[in-house]
Amino acid sequence: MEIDRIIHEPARLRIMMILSGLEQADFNFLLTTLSLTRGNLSRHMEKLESAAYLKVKKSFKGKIPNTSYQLTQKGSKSLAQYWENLDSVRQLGNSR
Amino acid sequence: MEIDRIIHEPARLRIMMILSGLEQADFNFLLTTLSLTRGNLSRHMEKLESAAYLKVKKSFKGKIPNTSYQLTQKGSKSLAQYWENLDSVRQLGNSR
DNA sequence: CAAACAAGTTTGCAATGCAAACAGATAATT
DNA sequence: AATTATCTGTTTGCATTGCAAACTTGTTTG
Repeated sequence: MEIDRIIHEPARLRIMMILSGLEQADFNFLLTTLSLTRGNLSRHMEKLESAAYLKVKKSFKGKIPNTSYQLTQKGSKSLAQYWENLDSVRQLGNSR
Repeated sequence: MEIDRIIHEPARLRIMMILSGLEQADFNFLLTTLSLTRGNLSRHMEKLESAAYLKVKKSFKGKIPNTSYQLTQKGSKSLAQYWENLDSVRQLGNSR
């Protein structure tokens, strides 16, 4: 029932939501969509990856490296659970 | 359109939601309801107060001090705005 | 070949959440 | 009446972490 802080961080929450609707997205797409610095995006992705919420696919588009991300099943589940938990926090207001 | 980090912190979000449904609540009520340590609750309330999201009423119940909290209008508005913003983040998934 | 560009990663700092220590007052115990 | 425990909060110290800037590795352009 605890809020998952890995997901809860606003930038990462947006990342997770975008990935949940896109099957896969690469570094630059996320970068421009979210307007983060490259450094911060990198750190966030690293964190999500080390939680096994997404998997990374490194390849080359022509000669330039391309890093692409995809939600794992664990990531999807955790994201769904996150929203459930948040909804239940939202219900706390209905005690009046 | 940015997520308000003062509210976003899980403990404080719960506090705000409880207060939004109760007109007022005192320190011990929040303490037992949220199961935080007194120290942490104190810090969170201080933060919310310094953002003017709630106002503090210190009194005595008999001889023992009692600290009671109440959402301000600014607090209510910010909380409503917070949920709006979060809802719009939630919509990010619907790009597929 | 040197300078600019591209894609990420690593580093350093400032902010902050959390637990433990502290404070100040009242109530209970011996 | 002195010490011990309780109650209500506040302050302090540390470990984590988000963010910006610097760095790295490689590629393109003049």
